Amino acid sequence: MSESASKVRSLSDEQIINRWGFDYYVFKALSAFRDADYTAFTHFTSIIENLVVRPVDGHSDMIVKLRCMQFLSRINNGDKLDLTFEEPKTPLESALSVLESICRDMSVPLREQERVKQAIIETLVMVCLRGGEFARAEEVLLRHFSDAADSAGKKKLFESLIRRRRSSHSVLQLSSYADFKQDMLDFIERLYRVPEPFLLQMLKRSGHPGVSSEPVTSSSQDRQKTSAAAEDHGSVSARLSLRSLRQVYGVLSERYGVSVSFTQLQQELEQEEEEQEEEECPELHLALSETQPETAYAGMTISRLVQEDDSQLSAEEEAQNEEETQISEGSSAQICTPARHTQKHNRILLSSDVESEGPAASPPASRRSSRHKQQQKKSDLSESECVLMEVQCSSAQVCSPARPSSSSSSPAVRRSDRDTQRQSRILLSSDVESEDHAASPPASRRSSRHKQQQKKSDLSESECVLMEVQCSSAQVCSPARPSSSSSSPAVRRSDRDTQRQSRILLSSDVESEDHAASPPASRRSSRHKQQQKKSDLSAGESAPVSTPARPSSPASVTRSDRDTQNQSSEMEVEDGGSSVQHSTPARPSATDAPRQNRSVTVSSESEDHSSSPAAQTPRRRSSPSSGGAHRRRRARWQDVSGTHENWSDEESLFSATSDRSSKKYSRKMWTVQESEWLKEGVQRFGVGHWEKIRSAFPFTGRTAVNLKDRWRTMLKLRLV
DNA sequence: ATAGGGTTACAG
DNA sequence: CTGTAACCCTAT
Repeated sequence: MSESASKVRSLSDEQIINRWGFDYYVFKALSAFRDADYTAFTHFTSIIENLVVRPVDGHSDMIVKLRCMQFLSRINNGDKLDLTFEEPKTPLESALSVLESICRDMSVPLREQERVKQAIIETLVMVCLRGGEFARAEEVLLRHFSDAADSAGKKKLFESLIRRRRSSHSVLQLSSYADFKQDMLDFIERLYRVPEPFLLQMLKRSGHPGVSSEPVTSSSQDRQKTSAAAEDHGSVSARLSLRSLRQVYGVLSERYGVSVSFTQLQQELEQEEEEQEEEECPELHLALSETQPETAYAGMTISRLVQEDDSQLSAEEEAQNEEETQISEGSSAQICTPARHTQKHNRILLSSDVESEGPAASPPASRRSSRHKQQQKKSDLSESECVLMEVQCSSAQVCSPARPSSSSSSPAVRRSDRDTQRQSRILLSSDVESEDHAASPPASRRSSRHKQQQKKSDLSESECVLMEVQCSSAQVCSPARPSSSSSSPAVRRSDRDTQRQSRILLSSDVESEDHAASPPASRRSSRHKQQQKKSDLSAGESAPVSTPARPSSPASVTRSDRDTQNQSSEMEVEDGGSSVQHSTPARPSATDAPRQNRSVTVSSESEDHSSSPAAQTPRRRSSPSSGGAHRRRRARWQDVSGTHENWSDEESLFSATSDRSSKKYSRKMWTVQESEWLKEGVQRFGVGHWEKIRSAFPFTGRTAVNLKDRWRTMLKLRLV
């Protein structure tokens, strides 16, 4: 962590918008699952999967969502024994491990955990039996089946079926997989109620007909929405009433962890206005930004954050949240609280020239459950994003300059809400800033614009922690999981895709080759091609093509590859699996990229999105020997992006690979994050206690031996 | 389960 | 081809 301490993160427009998209598609995927439209579900998950490879604002609840999607996609494919999400495991076994993660990150009643687990195991056994895979059924039975009294009977029954090699039995007939799926969905929904996505809310608020407001959509609704979105959602600006603005603000503030209530903002604005009354433009600029602390992101993962913070958040925070919520919604009110959240230090700047109006009133809307709020909050904190809202009011308006929330609590605020303005325009834009450690006073740019000063509060370290995330986006994102994260999502994807593609697009050199190498790979490919190839070839039909070394335009290449993949993914449905799997094109996964920027290196923030992540990618690790921390980091993430093989992470969430035949191993470079965990683990448990360390951190795809080896390497490199 | 030496996959 | 991080294998 120390190393990363000075990073600051910024969000690009792409990250923010992708986040909106992510939320939307998760929502849609759940709706589809609920409607038993599993085809649509897989389509949505593919979208998500691909989206997550791009830079995404990784919010804490993103992890939760990813895990849910991951869980459901495994459940969805649980009856297909030939699919695999994680190497040797069947989809349902993978679901069990996701379940564990979920239980670790969220508080799930023990009973519920057991019940779900048992349901999965029983279903798995039945699936194996139905499929005639008795040996596997037996293995599952032995390994997982609980000996609880209530399941003893079933266990016996299954044992006898296995013994007699019977794949049909009334019990097997009785339980339908479809019911099981819905049961699992219920579990997920009980656990985590997905809030209505921001995009939908915007759509609704823009007055688009046909969009209903129930949080949980029905399929028909979905359709409508979708189309609606396509139709008129093009522009970002919408006309909104103050009330709407308030609502939107409520949503945004939650999402971005802004702790100041709308009312407060208004108030402050008013005050400010009083002080400075000069200009009269009917515009109100509201900019909210959180400054990130300059902490290290490196150290933790989101998941970890989630875990830790979550637990810590607890009551107090919750209470706070509640308060905020109320306030924001509230009608009258008093405000308070500003100070607490200080940590987050959101900066809010408002400049407006508008004047305020009378009190008004309407409750805004926060429709998220308090529970989610917390999570989001945390995450939010961690992120520094800025949302800039400009409101232009035709008539005068109110604006309150927001003051830094942190400190002072403002006395009661009086809210002046005026609905008056029916026509306010809200523009949202995110400002991306890079805040790297680099230094710059964060505020400068904005400040100039707005008179207010930003407050940068300092976040205490605690918050820093929050942010940490090295990857917040990255890992989280996508890969969602923090841990595994490291592996590069992209990579994996690519592997996967490759497979599909190989079938579909054999002709292209890219594909054929890719297994071997891919972008960065060109050189490598030539070198190692042979070796790799053999494995691949064996499986695959495509002949190895020569690999034209791809000119390197990584970015473009990558992209195209990706696209291709996507396309193919759809088709993929049918092909169970080509078995070719292979190496990965080393494209830096988007995921990684963002992460990199944020957490690690930060190369250029500004470009973060612009220059595609891919661009950075091609390079791989720096020489270990280089001592500079910076360098080291860089190397690391680069590594991350590079190779890989199986995934288990968030990224892989949805798609399964069907080939179980993976052959040689591919190296998965260690990420900074993982190394940090390892260091922390060694500190905590001591050298040699690899297994303990492994289980104490969200490592994925790492064995105790791997940790030990990595430690050895780190020692050698004097990284510790 | 861990330590330590050998092997493999890659970067350069 | 060389160097090396990551990984494998095996004795303990």
